[in-house]
Amino acid sequence: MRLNQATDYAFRAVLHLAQLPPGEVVEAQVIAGRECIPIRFLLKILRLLTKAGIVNSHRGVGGGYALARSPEKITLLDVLTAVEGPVRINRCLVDPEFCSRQGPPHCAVHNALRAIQTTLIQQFQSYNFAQLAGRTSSRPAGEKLKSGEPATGSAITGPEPVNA
Amino acid sequence: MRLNQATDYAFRAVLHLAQLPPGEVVEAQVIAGRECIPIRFLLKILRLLTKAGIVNSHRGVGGGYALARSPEKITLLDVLTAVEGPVRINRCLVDPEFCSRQGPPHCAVHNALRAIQTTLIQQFQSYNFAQLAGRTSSRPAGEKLKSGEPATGSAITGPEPVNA
DNA sequence: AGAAAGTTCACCCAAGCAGTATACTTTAGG
DNA sequence: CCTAAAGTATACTGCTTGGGTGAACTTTCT
Repeated sequence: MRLNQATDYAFRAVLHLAQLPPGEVVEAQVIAGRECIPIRFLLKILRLLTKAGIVNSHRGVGGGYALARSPEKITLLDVLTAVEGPVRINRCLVDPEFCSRQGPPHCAVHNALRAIQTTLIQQFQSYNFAQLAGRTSSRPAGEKLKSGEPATGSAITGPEPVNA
Repeated sequence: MRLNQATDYAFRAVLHLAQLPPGEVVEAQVIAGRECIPIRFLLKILRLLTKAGIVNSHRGVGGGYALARSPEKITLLDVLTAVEGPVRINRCLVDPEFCSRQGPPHCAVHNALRAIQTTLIQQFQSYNFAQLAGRTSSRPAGEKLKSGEPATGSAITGPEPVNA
């Protein structure tokens, strides 16, 4: 139930690019150095992001990487699926082959898991990198937002850790 | 980003017990047979559930397993953490050792992940096995609930799959 | 031409997942 | 009290994934 290290690195690499002036190209070396990511591994991750159309790569001497579109059009979900593939909480949900309960169309547990997965995905989708790049750390706390708040952003605010 | 097979089996084993008359003891063999779970593997999982106080085991000839408390007091989260340990979406969130961004108290990405993890946990907590055992499959669809709805149940309803 | 960037492909080691094996303890019943 | 039917304990195995490295290549600027 956890996302892997490459995804975490990818988040921070994209965040790094999002904090730069738009269109700015920066070498992988610089990102690796500033974010403490092993360079070879970062390059591998950046290739995934390139293939997914999230960043553009520039080869040759003054080369490097830049965001392929504006940060508010890039969500955590975009980066997550670029690195790990589609989110699936349970293999059963996507591949009925694996479900040992063939009887009912889907058992109660799987309906629940499907619902959980759906909101999880929506959550990842609700964060974009313009938001994240905005305030470097802890949100202003006074943050009031009309509970309709559409379009680009507005994640459910869940500030304090709940357990463990 | 997925939960493992043992957890899925555990969910269905507990659901099986929840669908029986309260206090009924049933052998692992039977659960394994009906839910198509490899018996040895199921026994291993049942030991985890026993240690966590979710089921009680009865040894000897007429032995078997039964729920240790009433089904509405057992949530998906209980079973999940019994099998997999505490939910942590990102090792960074729990073990600052691993965070390469020591600079700010926590970077924007991690604040977002923390919030996502919190709602994820709440989601798993919002399903109990009395609910799940009740309607075998698809919820009644007309399901209206006051958006305050406390205590035992009431998950956020997220009916249709969102992508992939 | 050559240095500085990214690309490709292939490899490696460790950990976790899914499941199995063996030997044991407890309990009911004859 | 012996035995069979249940669960318990510990350890092992094969496989996949995660996390990362190596070496040789291509592109581009100067």
